[in-house]
Order: sequence, then structure tokens, then C-alpha cells
Amino acid sequence: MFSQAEENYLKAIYALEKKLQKNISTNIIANKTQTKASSVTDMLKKLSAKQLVTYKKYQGVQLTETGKTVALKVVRKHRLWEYFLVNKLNYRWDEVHDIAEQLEHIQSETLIDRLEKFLKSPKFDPHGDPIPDKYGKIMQTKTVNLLKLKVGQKGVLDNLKDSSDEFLKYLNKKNLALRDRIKVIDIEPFDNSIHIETKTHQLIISKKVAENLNIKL
Amino acid sequence: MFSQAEENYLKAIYALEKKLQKNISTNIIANKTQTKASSVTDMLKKLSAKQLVTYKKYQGVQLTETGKTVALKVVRKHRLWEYFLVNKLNYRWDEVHDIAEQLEHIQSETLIDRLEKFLKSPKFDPHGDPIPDKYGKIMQTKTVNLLKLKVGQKGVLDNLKDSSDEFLKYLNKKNLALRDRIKVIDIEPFDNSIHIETKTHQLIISKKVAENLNIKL
DNA sequence: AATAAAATTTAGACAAGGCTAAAAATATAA
DNA sequence: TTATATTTTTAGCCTTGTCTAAATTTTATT
Repeated sequence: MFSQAEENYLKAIYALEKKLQKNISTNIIANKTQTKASSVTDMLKKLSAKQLVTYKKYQGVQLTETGKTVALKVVRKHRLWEYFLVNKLNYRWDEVHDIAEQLEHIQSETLIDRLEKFLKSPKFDPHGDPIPDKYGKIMQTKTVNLLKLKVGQKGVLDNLKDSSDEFLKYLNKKNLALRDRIKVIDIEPFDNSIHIETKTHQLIISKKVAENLNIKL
Repeated sequence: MFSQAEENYLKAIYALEKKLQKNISTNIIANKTQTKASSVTDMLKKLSAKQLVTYKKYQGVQLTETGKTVALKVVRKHRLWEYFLVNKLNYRWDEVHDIAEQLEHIQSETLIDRLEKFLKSPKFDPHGDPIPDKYGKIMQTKTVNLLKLKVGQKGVLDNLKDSSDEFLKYLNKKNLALRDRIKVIDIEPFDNSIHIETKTHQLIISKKVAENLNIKL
């Protein structure tokens, strides 16, 4: 139905819309997809012709309803495959991204629904991100950024803003995992670093790390 | 490492070499891959430049050792994914080909070995074809074509020469499955049709069907 | 052995998706 | 409000893998 390239652009635009909540510019897409702005312009024209995005020259794009549906299907596939890789093939959460990037483009009417059933309909992927259902419905858990917590407050590490391999490896090293219960012990006003405690240990994390950790209270 | 197109050509050539036991002609490849002879010629030049085939103009091709290794890796991936689809996702054996054609091109050093482990190292795919090991070693069960059996002889349906969806659907309809014990009741000299008996029923199959059934004695 | 037929290769074109360099539009700053 | 900087688009080119039509080579037939 859609090419891998088209699917990748739609997925990128979806993610950017979610983060930035406004029209998405050519340059930002180019940066996200690791291509050049001119290539993005070309593709935006194609996606626009197919009614997947609303595009006006120099004004950036927005997904149409159809475009959003396509993007959510790709996201669904990506996250279900990630779940499979981690929970069935025993990959670590920092190893699965590149493989899932490929698997998400397998075309089959039935495959992903059968996979979902096989996996017992998981609701979240290994990074805590919600898995859209077959109709594209996606639930967002209400979480709060770790930076918002006050000294003494407790919560559970629910999901990550940044799921890059580097960040995941950092969390591995520091022995922090999803579902860990976290308590804020102290906040250093000078650099906004946070002293936290888990069941097993205590550590100090930088502001930059903290802003990528979302907590369920 | 290699493009999907390249992998598909190598796989096709491998299958044809196996069947025909001689140099493989441009036209035969074109027919197998559903492309035009001129496209095949182009690709043979590329594969030859990469030392994956031995190619002399107008003389057809042969896989080199490297080419064969690549082809066997693709075959391994295809068959393991088919096993997964049938035994984990409950697909029927006539539904899995197109999906496996896509999955076989997923690039990952580790994925297929982990999948194999997860599946408990199956030795045969859902059509009875042997699954190469990670070094490309492939074992061939010694089987004999059903046409070779004499009246009264018994054996087990082991694998199929033709695994097209149409043929698989035919077998479904006639309630014939791999591992079925088969006895030859009668052979009709006029049209070479064969009257056979399984545990559950009897039926008459045409010569064309019989020549696609391989029997382990 | 000459000629016809079939198979194969070459030449030139196209679509997808990418790139660079230059032009045009928009945004920023003096 | 111009001038400058930044962003975006356009124009033209490249690669991969495909095609058609024409040319060439091989095979088959008389």
C-alpha cells in the first residue's frame, strides 16, 4: 500500500506533531529522518498528493486523519515487534530498535493482529510507550516529568521521553528500569540534579537525565 | 549487505540449480522471478561483479560458493519464519509464503539465531523442507517420489516438490498432510493415477499430483 | 550448411528516493 | 524598513531495479 519511505516519513511526522504540537517544518523532518531538506520537500509533495498530509509551501505539514491512521499502524507494528523481541527472543531494550524499524514495514493484513494475540495483547512496549490497538486507538498514561516532583515525593518510572540506545544503556548502567519505584531524596538547586532512591540503591541524576524520565504518581 | 532484489535472485538461482542440476539460463530465471530477461541480464552482471555468480554471456550462470552461502542464509530465514508463522501464530501452511518472502530479508546478525533458539531449532519447515543451520549446512532426507512406489508399498508423506498455495490448498481439501502414512492400493496404467489409503480415508490422485509428493519409506 | 526461430544482450527510458547547488521565500536584526 | 541570515523549494543529477524495442548470438530445422 505505502512504501517504506512513505511510512517512515509519516511516522516521523506523527512523532514530531506529538512532541511539538504544531505544524512540522521541512528542516525538522530532515533532521529526524537523517535526510536533506530537499528530499523532504519532494516527499511532502507526494504525501500531500495522496492526501496523507496537509502541505502548503513554506508552511510545514500536518498529518491528515488518514495520514495519522497510517502512522499509528506503523507505530503499532513497531511496538508489538519490540515487545516480541524483548519478551520472546530475550533481547535487551536497547538492542531492538533497528530490527523493529525493519519489521514494522512487513505488509500483511493479518500478521500483526495474530502477533498481538500471540503476545497476549500487551498494552505497552519495552520502553513504556503505549501500543495502539488495531483501530489506531492509543491510550496515554498520565505521567509527570521527574523534574516536577518535590523532595519526598514518590512514584513509579513509567516511560521515557528519549528512547535512544545511548540513554537506555545509561539506564542499564545505573540500574534503573521501568516500573521501578522512585523517591526523590534531594534536589540540588545549583544544577537541578536530583538525588533519588529506588528499592535497591540511591543515585544522583542530572537534570538532562531527569527530564527524560516520566513518573506515574 | 545485499539488497532484497539481489537476495531474491540468488535464492531463485539456488532453487533452480537444485532442481535442474546445470547452468541456469536467463529466461528460466526471468520466469521464476516474474521479471523480464533483460532485467535478469542486468542483475547477473551485478552479481557477477560481486563474485556471487559465475556468468559468461549467453552461457547462463552458476552460484559461486559465496553466492550459495548467501542463498542458503535466505532460505534458512524463509523457512524459520514459516515455521514461526505456522507453529506460533497458527497460520495454515498455504498462507505463509508471501509473509515469509518479506521476513526473509530482515537484516540482523543475531535475529535469526535467536528465532531459531526460540523455536527450539526445528529441522524442517511446514512443507517438510529442511532448514539450513547457521553455517549453511542443509540435510536432505532421502525420499522417493510417490510415482516410484509399487502397489502394496507403504511410506510416510515427507515433503513436497511443489509448495505453491494452490497445491497446498488441494492437499488441504483432500485431507492429506505431511507425516501421513500412505499405502498404495492400486495404480491405473491408463493415466498413471494412483489409488492410495491413509489412516482415515482412501482417495485417487492424478499423476500430476503424485509426482509432487515425496515419500519416506 | 544455410536459414529460421528462439534466447540473450544492449540501448535507452522510467519511477522511486536520494543528493548538491542555486534560487526564492520567510524570518531576523540593525 | 532595509539588509542579512535562515529556511525552503527548484532544478538537475545519481543509483537501483525495472521495462520495451532493437540488435546480436545461439540453437534448431530444413
